[in-house]
Amino acid sequence: MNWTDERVEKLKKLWAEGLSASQIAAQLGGVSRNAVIGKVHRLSLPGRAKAGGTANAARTPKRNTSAPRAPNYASRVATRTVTRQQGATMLKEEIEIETIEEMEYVPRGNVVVPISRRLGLTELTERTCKWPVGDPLKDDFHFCGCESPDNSPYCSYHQKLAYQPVNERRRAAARAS
DNA sequence: CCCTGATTCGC
DNA sequence: GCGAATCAGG
Repeated sequence: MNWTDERVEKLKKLWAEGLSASQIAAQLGGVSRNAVIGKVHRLSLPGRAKAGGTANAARTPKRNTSAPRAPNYASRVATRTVTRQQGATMLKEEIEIETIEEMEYVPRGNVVVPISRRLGLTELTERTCKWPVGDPLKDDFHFCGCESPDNSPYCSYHQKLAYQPVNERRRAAARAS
């Protein structure tokens, strides 16, 4: 791939937005993160203040996704800030654990539904769940992105859905073969 | 181990 | 000029 004017501009733009080199490389396509970094240097673009994970432009406004939880008898009110990092995407979620009385329901099969990380196609890695979410034709389409064990393409939750008919309610499935 | 950017140096 | 290899760090 050449560094066409378009690609260089995109590079500048994304770099200015604070995206990591690997993410920029992913979006540009056809180049490695090293290539991006090298190019950044050659362009004499302002580098990041300090190397390392100190380069994040707050990608998460305030999306509080309430995922169904297993019955919890602890009726305390606690606020826990969970931060986890994958790629350059820093997930900072403030999870409020309140008295769960109305949430007596449990997902079918007693399975914890993962919180979608809303990853784009380019952000997927070898160990992120590649379960598609939404309409691929719409722009809000994304992937689960949760952590998937080993080399599995899906996380533990979607792994189970992969081969199970939605109609398992009446156990009409799991009969063939 | 995952990731980050920085630098070097053969091409 | 390019970018893989390498380094240094979180």
